[in-house]
Amino acid sequence: MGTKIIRISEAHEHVGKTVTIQGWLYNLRKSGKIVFPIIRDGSGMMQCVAVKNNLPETVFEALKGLTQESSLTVTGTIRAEARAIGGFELDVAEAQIIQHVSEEHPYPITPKEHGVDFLMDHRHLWLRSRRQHAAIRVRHEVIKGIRDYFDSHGFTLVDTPIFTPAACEGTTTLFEVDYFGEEKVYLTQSGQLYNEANAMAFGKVYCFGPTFRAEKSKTRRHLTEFWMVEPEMAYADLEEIKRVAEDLVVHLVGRILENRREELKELERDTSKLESVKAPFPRMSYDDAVKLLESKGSEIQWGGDFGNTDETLLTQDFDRPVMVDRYPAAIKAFYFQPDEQRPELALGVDVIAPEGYGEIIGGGQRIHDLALLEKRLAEHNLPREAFEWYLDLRRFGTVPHGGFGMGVERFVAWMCGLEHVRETIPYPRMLYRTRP
RNA sequence: UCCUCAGUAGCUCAACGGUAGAGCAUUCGGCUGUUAACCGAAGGGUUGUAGGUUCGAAUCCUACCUGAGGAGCCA
Repeated sequence: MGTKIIRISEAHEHVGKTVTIQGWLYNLRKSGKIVFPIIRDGSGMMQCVAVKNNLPETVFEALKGLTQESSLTVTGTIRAEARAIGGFELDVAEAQIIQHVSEEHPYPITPKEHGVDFLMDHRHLWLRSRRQHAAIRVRHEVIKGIRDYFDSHGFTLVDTPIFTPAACEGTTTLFEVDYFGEEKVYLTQSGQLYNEANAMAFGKVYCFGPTFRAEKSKTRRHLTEFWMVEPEMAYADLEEIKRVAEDLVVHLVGRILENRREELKELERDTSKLESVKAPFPRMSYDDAVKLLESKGSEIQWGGDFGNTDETLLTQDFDRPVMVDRYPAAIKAFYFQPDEQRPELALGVDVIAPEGYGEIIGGGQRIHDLALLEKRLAEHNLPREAFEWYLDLRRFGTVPHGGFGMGVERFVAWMCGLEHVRETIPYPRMLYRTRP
């Protein structure tokens, strides 16, 4: 060949040049003696033009008979062309078919509409589609943004284990794993307890990885395997935790708007809904949130947790996320630091995204007093032996500390304006779906 | 786990008690600027499974299976 191989995303640098692209046939339009193969290569789409009279008969016939998603390389000259997708077009001089998808078993995902069940069964192929491609790239940007944010704010990445011996917040929602028949271990539902140990070692840490919840939830916001980033900070109080959570969200939204405009356009996201996400976020106490909900006709009573409709009601008058803090301790995990003035309240905070995307961040200040933590473990009927190492953190230089967890998929769903989190992760694991 | 809805061609749907259809995909033919191209033709069905009601069931009833939406719980 000898011509330069480029990716389609670089086409603008090669106008007037003869180059080769390596990809797959996205779609093909024919008009007698001219065909328009649209090729995708993972970086973008390129409309090619093949004219019968300018090409060897075999090349033209091979292109003309090409089936969707057949793999091929095409060599030709790049030209600016307003009529083509992406603004550039390639005049085909040569083409090599790598694999011709058979007519007997054509590519199942056609350029028309398909149902959720069918698409989910073909997730491994669905990822080639434009919207899915865009969503996964936004996910990549969110993950990179999270890493960059913490890395540049003095946090150290300290990984926490995925096999864990005990529950973080009770065992009912844990996946149990047989560990050589010797003992039972569980798939982690949070790295938080380890994070607290790590924060006492490094000051500011975060862990980032998959977490698992065996909740039989069947909604648009739930996966059984999802990714969560959890920062934890020594010497941090609730106000500092809220400040970091807000700063992170603002940073990420700004970054998506800056770097992923094309993807948001592909997803038909109303970006004005994201432009307004700036600090400060409205803050309210649980008490005030309950009052607000009552005034809006919710059935909620003080002491109960918010349902999905409550979360939507809470945020509907705001153009940015809402922070709710000081929840009743009774509905929160055992490790929450109580409010000094009102010990029945936990120093926890949830960040609720607008447009019905729900809770994207949950966190708070942890108990740092040994005696109080021992008391809470007993009240929650948790096996003391399993938490001895955790109690050590209160025996050896305990300090006020806290952090939060942010669910990546809910965040990405919000950024993309997607109906369901299943499209924000390449291979979603849900209540009744573990394949492909 | 509970509630609601839906399973008809490879896909998306129509027919709603009386001969199972369309678009896309596939095959064949036409077209030198198409934008989910268009035009013509062809092939493609045990209507999710098992029972029941009826002269007659895709359609009505029962159970089961599969999927979707929601509740609770959560990020």
